[in-house]
Amino acid sequence: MAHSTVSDEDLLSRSAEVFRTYGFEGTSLARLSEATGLEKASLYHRFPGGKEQIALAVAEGTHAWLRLHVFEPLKEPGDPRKKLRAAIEQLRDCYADGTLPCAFEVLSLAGGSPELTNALKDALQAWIKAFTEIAKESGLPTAEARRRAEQAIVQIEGSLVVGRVLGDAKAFRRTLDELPAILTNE
Amino acid sequence: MAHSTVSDEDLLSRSAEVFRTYGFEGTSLARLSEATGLEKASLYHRFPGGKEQIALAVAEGTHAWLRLHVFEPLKEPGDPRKKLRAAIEQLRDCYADGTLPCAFEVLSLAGGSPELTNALKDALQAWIKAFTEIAKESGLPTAEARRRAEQAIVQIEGSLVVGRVLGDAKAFRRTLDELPAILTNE
DNA sequence: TTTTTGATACCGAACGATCGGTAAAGTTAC
DNA sequence: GTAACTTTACCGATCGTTCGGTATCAAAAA
Repeated sequence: MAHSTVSDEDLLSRSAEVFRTYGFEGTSLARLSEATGLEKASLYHRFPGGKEQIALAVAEGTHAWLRLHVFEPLKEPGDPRKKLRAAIEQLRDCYADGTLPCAFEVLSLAGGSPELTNALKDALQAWIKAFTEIAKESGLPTAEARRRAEQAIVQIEGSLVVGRVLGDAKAFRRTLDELPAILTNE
Repeated sequence: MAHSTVSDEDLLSRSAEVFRTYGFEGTSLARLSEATGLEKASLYHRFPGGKEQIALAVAEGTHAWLRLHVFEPLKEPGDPRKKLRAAIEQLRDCYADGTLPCAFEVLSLAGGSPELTNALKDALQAWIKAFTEIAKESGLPTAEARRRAEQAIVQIEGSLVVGRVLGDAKAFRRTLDELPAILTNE
């Protein structure tokens, strides 16, 4: 392997930040080039499919990140409430304490390929499933657990939007504070 | 090519649909031209400030629509629960039963002018205020009413995002169903 | 009533800039 | 040398925007 200026992980995480900040249509190869330090043509060497492939990789990378830092830890043996508290801190980081939009949101606006749409849907469904499982583990019946899981994610996404418009991450922080009550038996 | 004319209201509502569907960056003058029936140059006659001015007009138009169909009716004398039910049906229409993104969401992504950002913030604050007042009217203390108002809007925005990703408006419909319980004393 | 006129609204064509994308040459590591 | 990788240079298309000119219509002038 010869001379790779920037690692795959860095390349992907920096691209993700650009996409999440400017949206799919607002993300230009020039911006990606600036953010990653790679020339446009170099991006095409890494991602022959161009912008669409980068967006898809960002979506899959987001899924992988969630799997590693949220889904899997929630599955490990241990106190559900304790695991949930750890997962919440991971989410706080992921969204930069409510200041960075969600990839699911910005990449799901019209303009993306069907592949991208599917990747986002898969990842979000996996998220719902992970939250459903932890809610069941803490004693809630299946149907109710599922309802609460969706409710939790709805509230995360919504508070990110509201917080962005109001220029105040208070709503997001409150949502994170309420997550344990939503996902475990109150 | 024959002359084409369109009323200010139509012009604005069609532009709003384009912006809400494709986002600020994804909305091109070509798309606006196609959606409104006016040539690009004609759009500049109506909006000398170009795309930014159209987006600002869409934001202010959204605020005006909400004021007329939601905020003001909620202020009129009458049973709070009844007024709320009517407002909910207006919101269902506004979001095309959960299939059309929210203008606050798509216009608040990076790229808009400070003026636009302010207009969105003002409109959302007015929405929160209107929901707070109706919650107070139905017997909730001020602080709790405000909390519930924000919660209601967070849930609307979040369910729109989740529904868009999952390709299923179920979450949005459920949110509307839950709104009375959120905004009035359960 | 008919004609003239001026303001308003609209359009076709073009601007420079930037878009996503490509080909080929140059550089680095093995 | 060769393969992996990056870069310079470039492409056609589209971006937001501008401008000269045309259509429309109401009011004034005939």
